[in-house]
Amino acid sequence: MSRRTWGTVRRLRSGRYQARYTDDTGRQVSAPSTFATKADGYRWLAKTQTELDSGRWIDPKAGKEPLQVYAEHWVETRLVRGRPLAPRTAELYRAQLKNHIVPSLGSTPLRQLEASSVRAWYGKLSGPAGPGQVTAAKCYRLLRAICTTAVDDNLIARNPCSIRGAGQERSSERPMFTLAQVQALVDAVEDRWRALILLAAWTGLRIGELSALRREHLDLKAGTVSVKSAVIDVIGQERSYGPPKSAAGRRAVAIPPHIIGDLEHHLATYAQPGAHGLVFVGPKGGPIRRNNFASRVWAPAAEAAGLPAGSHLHDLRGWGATVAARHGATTRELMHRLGHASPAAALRYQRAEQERDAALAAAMSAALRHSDGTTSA
DNA sequence: CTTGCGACCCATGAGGGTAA
DNA sequence: TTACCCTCATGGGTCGCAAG
Repeated sequence: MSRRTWGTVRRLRSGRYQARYTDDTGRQVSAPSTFATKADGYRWLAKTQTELDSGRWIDPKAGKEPLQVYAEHWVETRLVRGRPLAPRTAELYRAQLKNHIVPSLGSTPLRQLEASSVRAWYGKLSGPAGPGQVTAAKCYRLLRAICTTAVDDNLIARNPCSIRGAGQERSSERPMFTLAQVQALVDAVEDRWRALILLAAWTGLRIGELSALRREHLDLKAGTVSVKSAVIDVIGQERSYGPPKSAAGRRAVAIPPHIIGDLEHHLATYAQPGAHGLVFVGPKGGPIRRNNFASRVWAPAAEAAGLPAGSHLHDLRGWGATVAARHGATTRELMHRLGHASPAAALRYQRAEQERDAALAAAMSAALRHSDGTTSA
């Protein structure tokens, strides 16, 4: 047994043992409690040295506050690249804490937060009674981020959020429409909304872009629609028309010629007058409100057209992108058409199309094998 | 009473930036 | 490259108000 070089253990008058070491500022630090045996004291020293070496020394007095208190303080003081959280993000985090994290874990002191209790919490949240996998993943990531800070602050030794893949979102498969369904939809809506549905399907414009569209943005001779602005609906603020967030959002999209006639009819009948006039307005001339449009125009039309339950206007965008991919659009062309700054989304549509093509080829081969009838019974 | 509308809320979908 | 964190848009619901 070699002699210890780091820290000492001494016997106190009471007969118990005290472990101490000198920290790098020269201050002598004692163990939070005494030990019954000398060996226990040395064990504590060894553990503490390991933790110090790996930068994970935990102040035994720290981490006693409930998770709720720490988490709320975290949201208030969190800095991202030197700046506080954006208002919307802070609001979202507070809602996630209040609704999904605090009810189960809020009263647990930070240092008592175990991986097992996090697992149990996440299991319930992502289960059938929970709000859904995507929300569960978001809440898990928030909790993990908070705990990462706590580890950095030496309040806890390890991050109890250690579930592999729990933070990854698996967004549900969106329904894919057939051409017949899209046509049925166009026929199902009132005449006033026909052009909007057509434009959404065949150009892939977002609802916010469509509702901000003005006459001057539609060039029916050239067959293009220019996306210059979008409606920004922020809770607690006036609705405003602003430029799309990214430069890629501003774009001119070619309109398939077969819907030009419908657009001409629409402009002549429903759009506000003047170059600045909004193209799509409600029966009383007001701009489109997303919520009302979804529940009062889209929902009944989607049902009448026999679209799968849970279909959204936004799915038309995916349909338009897939059709474009099917007709040979390059990644760059798809990005432009959809107003994406990164190729990731465009690649998804192309991949989906390739998979569909491969599945079709496989089905044809299978059908051929079957009709041969030569395989053994 | 019904209908249209707007404010607000929570849930979900999509994408950017970046450190590992 | 990719996982992670952050940001913001859309979806869909409730509620209250006011006009018809």
